[in-house]
Amino acid sequence: MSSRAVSPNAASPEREARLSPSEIEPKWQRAWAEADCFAAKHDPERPKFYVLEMFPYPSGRIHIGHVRNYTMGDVVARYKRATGHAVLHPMGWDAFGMPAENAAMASGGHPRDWTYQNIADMRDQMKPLGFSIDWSREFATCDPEYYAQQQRLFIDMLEAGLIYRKAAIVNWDPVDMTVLANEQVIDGKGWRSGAPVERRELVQWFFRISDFSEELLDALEALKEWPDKVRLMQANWIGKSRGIEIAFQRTDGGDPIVCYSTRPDTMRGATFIALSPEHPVAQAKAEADPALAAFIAESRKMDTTEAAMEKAEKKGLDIGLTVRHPVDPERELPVWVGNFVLMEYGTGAVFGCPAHDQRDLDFARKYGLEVRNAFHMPGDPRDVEDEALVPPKAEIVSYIDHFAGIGEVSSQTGIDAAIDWFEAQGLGTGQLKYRLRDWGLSRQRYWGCPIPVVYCDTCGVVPEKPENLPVELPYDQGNAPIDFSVPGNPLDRHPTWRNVPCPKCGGPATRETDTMDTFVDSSWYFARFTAPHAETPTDVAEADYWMNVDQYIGGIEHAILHLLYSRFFARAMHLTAHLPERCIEPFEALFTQGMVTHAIYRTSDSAGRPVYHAPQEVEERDGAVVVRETGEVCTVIPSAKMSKSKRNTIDPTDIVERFGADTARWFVMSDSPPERDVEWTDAGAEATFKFLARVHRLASETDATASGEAAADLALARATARAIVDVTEGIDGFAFNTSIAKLYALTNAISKSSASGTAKGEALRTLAQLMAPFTPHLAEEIWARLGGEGLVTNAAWPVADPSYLVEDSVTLPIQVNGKRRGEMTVAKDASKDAIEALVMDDPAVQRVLEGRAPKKLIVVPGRIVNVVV
RNA sequence: GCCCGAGUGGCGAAAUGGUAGACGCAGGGGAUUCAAAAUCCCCCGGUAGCAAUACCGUGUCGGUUCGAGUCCGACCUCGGGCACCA
Repeated sequence: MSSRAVSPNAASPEREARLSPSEIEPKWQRAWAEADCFAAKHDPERPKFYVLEMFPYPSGRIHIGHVRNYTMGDVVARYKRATGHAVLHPMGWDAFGMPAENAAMASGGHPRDWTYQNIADMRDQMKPLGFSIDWSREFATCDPEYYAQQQRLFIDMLEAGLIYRKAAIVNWDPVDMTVLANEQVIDGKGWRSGAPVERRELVQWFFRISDFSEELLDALEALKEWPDKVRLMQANWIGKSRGIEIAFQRTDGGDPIVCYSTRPDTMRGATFIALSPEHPVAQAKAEADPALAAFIAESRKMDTTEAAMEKAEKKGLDIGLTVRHPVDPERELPVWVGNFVLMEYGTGAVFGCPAHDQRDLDFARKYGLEVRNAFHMPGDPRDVEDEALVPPKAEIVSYIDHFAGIGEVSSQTGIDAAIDWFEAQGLGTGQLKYRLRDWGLSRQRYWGCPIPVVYCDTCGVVPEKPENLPVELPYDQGNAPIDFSVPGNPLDRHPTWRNVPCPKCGGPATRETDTMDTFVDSSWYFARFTAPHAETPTDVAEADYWMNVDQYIGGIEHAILHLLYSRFFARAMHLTAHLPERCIEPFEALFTQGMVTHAIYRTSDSAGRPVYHAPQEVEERDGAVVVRETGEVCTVIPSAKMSKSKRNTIDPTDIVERFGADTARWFVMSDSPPERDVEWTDAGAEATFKFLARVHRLASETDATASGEAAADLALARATARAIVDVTEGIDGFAFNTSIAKLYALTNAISKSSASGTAKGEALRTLAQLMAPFTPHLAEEIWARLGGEGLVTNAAWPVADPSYLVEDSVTLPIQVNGKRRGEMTVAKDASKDAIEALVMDDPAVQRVLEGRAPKKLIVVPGRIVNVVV
């Protein structure tokens, strides 16, 4: 809500003392540009620091969430520069992708024009915020110079065997008309379109990321400066499980059926085998069995959407085969096909153990299959009825005449013993399986990096020649701009673009018309920033100096996709000699920041549909929020994610115009810890502006010639030293909110102090330095007014004088039985005995003791005293 | 279903096992002003009390400890991730 507006930029009689962001911010931004403060300079003499925020998609407008994200990076970048580091802090644009094509389809323009216009607009919005970015390294992933290098990487990886082509059942987004990676399917729906995903068989290009499953999992352990949460999410996504492949002999003498199981300890309970409809044995049987063929066809049809699959009924059909139970060969188990068995995981065949798996139990009850316990709970010999018995793996269970000679043990022990036993008997092979699949990179879209291969009838699949790169996207189709008015891939429809000579034999050939998943673009941009104009994907020497990213900052929503792909890509780039080995984990430290939220104001129309109101359309009356025009009372939903449709977005440009960049930067960093969401409130922004104006006034009004008390000078010097330590600790630990609290405290200390003008000036210069990472423009202004040398941006970070950090005396709380009852001030090096004597003299203690001796006296020097009675 | 994480004033939050609520917002009172804005000063977890002070208080219940927001166990609520994965 915009209550009474503060008008910081209005002219006023006391102009000199007033803070006017619209004057000082552009002034200092020019000064930084003239001094070239932010160019990243390769300097072997200095430690380097690479700070990177996840680059934005050029949607058209920057968002207050971007401001928070980039301010965090900027605080780190400015702080590291001040502590003597050579800093790389670049910015670029993740510029390929669907929205540009959608916009083109909607408005008739071209995705390229739309994208570059958005980039220009967003850059214009971003620059007034005063981020210390090296703009000379800027690029967009849709620049042909960038994607030419990406195509080169593709060809090198193809030749290194890291990329291959196969027909696969893929996730098909019917709205975007393209394929999605598993990672891009959320709840059975496309991550961007939200449409239910269908399953189709297409020939696609894949990265062999699954070959790196173990490596990507193992290496997580060493990423000490990543949030545990992200490491755990990646570990779960990779999904390692230990199990065993066991061969079941067919009674008809055919090749054995191999099942994968993580629970071989339940083998006694196996009563049937279930095959995937796509399993070769089922397929072979179906040739002579029309009922089975019909069932398989039906299962595939039913499997059209992932969403439907989740709810689908478990169906099966006996295919008329039996196998011998591997441990008890007398028993013959029927073989079924089951629509719930996945061909892609394990061997596409499982043994059903109804007693210890709810899904198998449901299936067995439905089709009248046997249920047989492999174990009971100790002292409870009841057999399974309606509910499968699946105790936690650590819990002790009682195995029934177990083949591996196991009695009452935990099921984890049972599993391990069973795997060993099957291996020893030669009945099975221990296996490690991973959930992670290969990464399909083909997209049937125009606005992406073309896959640089050509299909030749004579030579087959041929990579494009390096000198022909980039394979550039066509801008025109014949004489007309390329056509986006119909869905599907315009590259497919282009009359000439796809027809090229074969790079090998020169004969007629056609180009691949699929383009790359945009996640490929963002999987190596961080490496490109180290040498953005190199003629090769990277300049290995530059990469070796600047990599790895020392601090990466971005949203938790990229915990799996982008971060896992990038980790794979860094390994692939090492294997193709584009990165040194020490760069295979490209992000040393990761920070996942929270969102900026804002209240939503909602009313309803006559039909009961929600109507949303922008913050400037509502006001507070008598404790309720009402629509200004109509007086209707709004429902207020606090702290909601910003969304255009809910009309609760905050435009950083408006904020910069009203309050200035420093206010926006300070506000988004104050109050909430950076990993948590912060709610934007106008009242908070106004309060921030008032505070900054107060600091400015304090600096303007300080009289350098004023005399003061020596004791006050000393106290102020101590407060300043303390602030240096605390603010620095906060920045180092990503606790910007506590750094800001300490800056408020120092400001209060200066303003209340009766110290001399010289001492206050000294304290204010230090305050300016400490504030500079957060509010760089104001910091420069104060620094200049108070005679600081050069730019505060180039000044070395202040160091606290250790003598000021040591106090002469300490105040100790006195507890009686753990409750605070008083305090005492003692010399900082007072002995335990001296403290004990003083405690006994304390009136509060004497009152409680009433002349008795305490049971116990606990003295923690410098900390606390506790009297136990 | 499985795996994580979080619960502290009216609000955002702080707190190496050692004075719970720093700092900020909102609120209340006062100064200044013809009046307001801006600014400055004071108060601000609850209950009782003029006060000194006492008791209660970090989701709930228990435990460890001289001492627990912090450590351990169980539970409740909210948030996130994964899920026909055999």
